Amino acid sequence: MLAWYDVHARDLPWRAPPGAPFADPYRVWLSEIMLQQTNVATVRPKFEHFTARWPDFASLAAADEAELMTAWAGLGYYARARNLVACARTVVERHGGAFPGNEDELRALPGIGAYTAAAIASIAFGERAVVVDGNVERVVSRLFAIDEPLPGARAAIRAATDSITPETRAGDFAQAMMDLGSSICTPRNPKCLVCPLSDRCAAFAHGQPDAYPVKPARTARPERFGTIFWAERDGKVLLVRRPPRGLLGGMRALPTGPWSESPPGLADPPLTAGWRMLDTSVVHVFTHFRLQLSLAVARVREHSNAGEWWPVGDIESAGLPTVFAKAAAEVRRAT
DNA sequence: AAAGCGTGGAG
DNA sequence: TCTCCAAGCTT
Repeated sequence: MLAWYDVHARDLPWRAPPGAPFADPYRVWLSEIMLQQTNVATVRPKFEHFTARWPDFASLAAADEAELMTAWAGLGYYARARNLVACARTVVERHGGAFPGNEDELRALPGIGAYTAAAIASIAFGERAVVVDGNVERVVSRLFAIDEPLPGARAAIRAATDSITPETRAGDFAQAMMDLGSSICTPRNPKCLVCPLSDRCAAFAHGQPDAYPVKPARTARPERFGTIFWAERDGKVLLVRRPPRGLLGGMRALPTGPWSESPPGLADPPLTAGWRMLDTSVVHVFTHFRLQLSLAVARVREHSNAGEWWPVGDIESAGLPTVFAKAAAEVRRAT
C-alpha cells in the first residue's frame, strides 16, 4: 500500500508539502472535520476559504461565531462548525495553542471522535494509530471477506485493520487506504483489475467484492410539512437565528412554523401581518426526513425586532442553510 | 446505543 | 425520479 501510495497519492491542499514528513496539524484537523460525510470536491473550496480567513488555531479561536457559521453554510451537519470553534478555543486555553500529539487527548476534544483522533495522530504527528473510516471499512471488509453486517462488524474490521497497519508511516497507510477506497475499491463497480490488493483480497477471490460490507436494510424516510414565512419591508426580508442545538442549530434562517405530519398552514407566524400563501412549494430532503414547505408572504409596514431585516437582493450572502436558500429563491421566482 | 444530524453528486 | 453514498460525532 505504501509503494502504491508513493505513486498514486492524490494531490490535496491539506496534505504535507513535498519533502515535509508531516502535514500541518491545524490543516489536517480542519480538513478531517470538513470531510466527515462530505465529498472532497465539496470540501476543497470551503477549505481554501477557511484557511485564508482563519489560518491557525489562534485566529479560529478568536473568530466571530456568526461569521464562521455563515462561512460554513451549505456544508451541512452544522454541529461540526459549532464544535470547530469550541475545539479551537479549548486548544488555545488548555493546550497552549497547539494540538496534543496523542490519540487519547485528541479524542477528548469537541467534535473529534475515534476516527478523527486516529487520523490526526497518525497523519500529523507520525503516531501509529488504527484509522477506520468508511473507506477503510469497505476495503478491509472485502480484503478479509467479513460477512457480518454493519454495525456489528466494526470490531472485526478494526481488529483486521490493526493487523495490517504498519509500525511506521501509519498516516500514509491510512491515506493510501482512503485513496484506494475512493478511486478503486469503490462501493459499486470496484476496479479490481487495477487494485494493488486484488491478489490478497478474499472478496475478489470469491467473485463478489461489491457484496461487502454487508449493510442493514434502510428504513423509509418519513415526510413532514411546514411553512416558511417571508416578511418583506422596504426591500428587506426578516431573518431569524435558529436555536443553538438541533437541526440547523445556530444558523441564520427564514422564520418557520412547526414541522408536522400534515401542512400546518399559517400556524405560528413570526409577526402579525396579512399573510398570503403562494401556490408553489419547496421540497428538501434531510438525512432522516423529507420536508415539503409551503411559502407564506406578507408586506410589512411597521418595524419589528423579531429578527434581523436583510436586503433581499443580498440574500445569497446571508449564509442560509440550503433548505432556506431554496425557499428564498422560490419566493423570489414566484413573486 | 439507536437516533439525530445536511447536502450534492453519481448511477 | 429515486436510491445510495461521502475522510462520523454526539447524546
